[in-house]
Amino acid sequence: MKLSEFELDVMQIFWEKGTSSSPEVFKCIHEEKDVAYSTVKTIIDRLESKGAIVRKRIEGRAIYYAPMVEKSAITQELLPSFLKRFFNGKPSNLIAHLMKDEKLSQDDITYLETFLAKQKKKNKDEL
Amino acid sequence: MKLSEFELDVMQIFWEKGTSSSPEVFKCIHEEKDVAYSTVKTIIDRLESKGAIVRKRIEGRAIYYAPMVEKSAITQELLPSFLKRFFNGKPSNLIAHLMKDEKLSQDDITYLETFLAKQKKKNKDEL
DNA sequence: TTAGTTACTCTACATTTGTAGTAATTGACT
DNA sequence: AGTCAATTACTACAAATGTAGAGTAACTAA
Repeated sequence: MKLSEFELDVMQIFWEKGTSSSPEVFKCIHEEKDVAYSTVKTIIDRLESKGAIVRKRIEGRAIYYAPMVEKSAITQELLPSFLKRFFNGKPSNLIAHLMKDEKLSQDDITYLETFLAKQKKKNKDEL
Repeated sequence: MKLSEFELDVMQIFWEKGTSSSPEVFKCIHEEKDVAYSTVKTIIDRLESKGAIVRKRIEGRAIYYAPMVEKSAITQELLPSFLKRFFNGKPSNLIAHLMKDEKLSQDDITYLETFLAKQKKKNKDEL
């Protein structure tokens, strides 16, 4: 499922907050970006026609939509091309880049060390 | 500098091969994707007007273009939003995801362990 | 029950993107 | 000099995207 930037921003809210109405989504978006209600509503309509969200229930005159595609599914679709484009398709290149550039807390480092150790063991076991 | 998908694909070639002519770029793209020469040329023209590439020299009637923006600059622009959208802005989340999902070779793991150790040391020194 | 407010639906439009045809130009070869 | 082939330049167009106004319907409070 191909989603535009703005559509992705709106999905972000559905993924975070779950089932929501257009006015609710608008409020969130509006805090970050100066955009009209009808603009947001248009995006929501497009997400609906793409099947990314569905009408769940109605309260008053507000329609509540629930996300249909999972965030992980979209991640799964976009990560490979991102990886390919900017890191020669090699996860380790991206990981190295992140470890270099972004600040990792001590906790992060410990967490990742554990992860790496686990991975190492798994690799060994598979031989 | 905002570049479209296709523009990014073309830049990819400039980044890999350096200064190139449209026919050369076309040959590369055409191996992967069935698209007309003029389509590729249009993208090249757009990249030029965006300032992503510049005319470097002319050979025969072929114009050779050189990349003006660096891949790292574009990476720098796109990585944060990608991170924010799909991994709550936390590099460690993306790293964990990559370590889990993508297969890392033994070499990758060793490489990353070294990296992590270095990072750990740096963190300590900064205190 | 009526005015006010809220939310929806519909329509519209400029810009960007993917796609390509065609015409003009210029080198190259005889 | 004249023709062929390679390239460029120009133009076009449909679809997607970001943006929003206007009109309509429906709840809400007086």
